[in-house]
Amino acid sequence: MNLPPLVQSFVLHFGEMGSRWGINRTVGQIYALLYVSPDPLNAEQIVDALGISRSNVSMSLRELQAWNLVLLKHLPDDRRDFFTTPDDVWQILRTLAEERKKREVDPTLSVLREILMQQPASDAERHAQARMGEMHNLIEQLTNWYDDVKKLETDRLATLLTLGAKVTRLLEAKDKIVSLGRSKRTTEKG
Amino acid sequence: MNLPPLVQSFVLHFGEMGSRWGINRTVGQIYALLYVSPDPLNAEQIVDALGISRSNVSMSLRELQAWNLVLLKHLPDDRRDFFTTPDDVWQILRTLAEERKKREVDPTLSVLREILMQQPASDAERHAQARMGEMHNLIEQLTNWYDDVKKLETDRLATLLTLGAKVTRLLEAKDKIVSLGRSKRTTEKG
DNA sequence: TCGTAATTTCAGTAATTACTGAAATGACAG
DNA sequence: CTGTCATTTCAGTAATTACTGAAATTACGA
Repeated sequence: MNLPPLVQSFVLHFGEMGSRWGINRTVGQIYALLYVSPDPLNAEQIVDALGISRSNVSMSLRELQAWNLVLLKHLPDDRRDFFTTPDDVWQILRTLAEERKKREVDPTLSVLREILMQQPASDAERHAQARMGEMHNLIEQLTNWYDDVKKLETDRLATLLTLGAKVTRLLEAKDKIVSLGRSKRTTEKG
Repeated sequence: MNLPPLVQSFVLHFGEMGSRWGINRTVGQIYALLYVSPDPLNAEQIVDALGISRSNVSMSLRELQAWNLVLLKHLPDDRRDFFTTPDDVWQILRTLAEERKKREVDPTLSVLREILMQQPASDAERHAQARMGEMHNLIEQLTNWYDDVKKLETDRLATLLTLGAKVTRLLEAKDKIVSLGRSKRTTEKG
């Protein structure tokens, strides 16, 4: 590996993190490298930087493209492919969320739905279905929220994050006032 | 594998999903099995249900315990260990989030901080640091939000989800009114 | 203190996943 | 077309990860 020390730490860390996800070490490293590079890199440059085979780079880039995490660029008068990552980190986050949803959440939801359609043949199956129902509802609620939020542009999303739980605190206060009013009225009636 | 068909589909799906995370197939299957079982199971029952070795069950349960995803129970007059998952799916989600943060986010943040402390030795390193800074800020913002939200009890959290992006729509409206008021006043002055 | 049942450990092996080099394919200028 | 450079494919191999059975450890009742 042939990189400035500061970049190397980052690349190595991402490699390790990669294997902690489903993604493998090399894919993580290439992504990290592209992320911090000032300009798009071609396959040969990646080979040199990371000390891995040309074919490994090819396969890993294909994987990153499948994840929509990488952009293919062409320079004038150069037939080689160059790769970068999007500049906006929020956009990267969105892409990541979208892809993980597609690969992990959606299939799970559809398996759950299919199972929930079936007729239970025993108490054990009945109980299992009830539990799967709970999981199904949770996931559905989360994805509804996600679908709602994902449309927001970066600055709105940032605002929403900054608010965080403050929103519910506000609602709590409102609830108190409402229920106070209600109990007062009830008292007046009774 | 020796399970009601409906449970088996679920268990198999979780096994596959497990490998798509960092978690392995068996761990995923055991978790799924415990999740849908009406009562706590002991190791032998898991062996019988999934058709895997006793030692594999032991190791996988240890992994699930390390993730805090599984509860150890003891029945009176029985020295065997029995295992379940928590009943509340929201609590499960919280645990999952907490553990993933601990294993994936926190180490990344600390690597980023460490690198950002160092003196760049070139333009390339300077640029890399800037990019890492962006990533650092994004993650920090997300974890601040998370720390804020994770304290909420289940029903409050559900409320927050239900609101979703409606909150920002509200804020947009407020922004418009404020800026309208401001431009009106400006016009009056000019 | 023994004996028994439950659990864990771990070395060896099986299974899976990652990676390489060589060959094939594609893309394009002349 | 032909030659050259770039990329992809893929069979073989390396590396890693998962799993097992046997032995060791633990826990506890008699």
